[in-house]
Amino acid sequence: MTRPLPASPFRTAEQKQTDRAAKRDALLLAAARMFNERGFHATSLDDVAASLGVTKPTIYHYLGNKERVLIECMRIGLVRLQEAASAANLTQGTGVEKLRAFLVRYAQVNMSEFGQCVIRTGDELLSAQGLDELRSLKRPIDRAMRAFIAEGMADGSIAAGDVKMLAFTLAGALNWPARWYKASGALSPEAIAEQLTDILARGFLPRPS
Amino acid sequence: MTRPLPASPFRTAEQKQTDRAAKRDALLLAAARMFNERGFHATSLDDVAASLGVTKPTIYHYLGNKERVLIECMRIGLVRLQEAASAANLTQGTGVEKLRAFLVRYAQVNMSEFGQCVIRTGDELLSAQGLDELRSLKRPIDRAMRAFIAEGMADGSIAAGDVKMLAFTLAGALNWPARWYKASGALSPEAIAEQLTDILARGFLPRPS
DNA sequence: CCGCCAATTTACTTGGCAGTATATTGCTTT
DNA sequence: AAAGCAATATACTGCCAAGTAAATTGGCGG
Repeated sequence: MTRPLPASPFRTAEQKQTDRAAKRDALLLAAARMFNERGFHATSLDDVAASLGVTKPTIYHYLGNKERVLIECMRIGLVRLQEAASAANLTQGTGVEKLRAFLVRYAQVNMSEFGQCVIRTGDELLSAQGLDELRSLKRPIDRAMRAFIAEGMADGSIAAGDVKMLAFTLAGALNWPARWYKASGALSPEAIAEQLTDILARGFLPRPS
Repeated sequence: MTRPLPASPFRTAEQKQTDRAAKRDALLLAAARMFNERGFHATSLDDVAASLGVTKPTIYHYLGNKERVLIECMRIGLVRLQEAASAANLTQGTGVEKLRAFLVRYAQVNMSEFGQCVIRTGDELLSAQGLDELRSLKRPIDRAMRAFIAEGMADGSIAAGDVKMLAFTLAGALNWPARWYKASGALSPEAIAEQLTDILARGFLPRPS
């Protein structure tokens, strides 16, 4: 670890930019937690601000309006999902290996604060523009999942079938924990993600050993 | 068909009860549709009433308050799910046969108006009592699903594993269509339900045969 | 040292909607 | 016919929360 320099009270422009980003992130995290706990409409920006010891106009200073707060929370979750897709794509192996790597990470992200926001937020809460914006973030993730599936079907590592319907099934099963997962539970997100993925891979019918 | 009697303007007590129930149901259906389309908070009871050509106090007359409207919508969905469980239980056959019958119906109900309400309504929208009330309707449904699974594992028609985790997986995958299904789509709810269930049964890994 | 911009506050405006008070009409029961 | 109840309307109250205006402070560039 690099030893911290004797702290100077004079921050560079870069430091200030970082500070600003840190504050913004803190606001988003606080907001995401409250949105998940109480729902978007039931969370007032006054409450979010108060939970960090500041006041509402501060939020408006950093984020502009309430919908922006929600969208930025979702964006963070969606970026993580996109990263999961990119990472899985680097795995070299058959389609099913990529798919599994992706699904496990996908499920984990959905149990994180920002991931939960993505899942729990219904389309009806957003304006038309907000919806567009998010759709263009969601689309590549969905496409990635389908690409992994298609690749697996092509190389024989995944059972032949309807790509889209399989994607819906997998997404549904792995989105759902966003609704019930609590950090206080016995199982870790990693464990849950592994188990769900395994069940989806094998199906509930017995397999000849 | 019994020929309708020459309509009398004098309704019996029974007819009036039926009329009242029909009006109540119409209100609930209109409310469920709007809740699903725009979300609970974004739907005002003024709007719901107006969509049937009446005014808000009429809704209060039949249902008391807004939360009651939502709960009664959900109750209808949950009763249908309960019926699905009972029906599946009458099927005689192995655990897996009962489970499959249940799952297919379960998925279908979740795509109906009232079923969609059940899935789309987050816990955070309800008061503590409302939540209790609904939980006691949900519990037996969840128990039924787990019972089918356990029975199947016991008789060997379902692969051995963690009952609870399998139930979560299945429920998640079959709940999710409540979020994306639109009646205008190409596939019927029945077809979707069958396909999803099949994928869940067989898993995405190829099966020897 | 002066004026500007970032960050933040207090205090206000505004709109929407849940819920209610009260009136009206007409059927039913005594 | 009188009293009562079911069903419905109009018009109101009250609250909550989003968003905004204006003031304040302090660092920073010229």
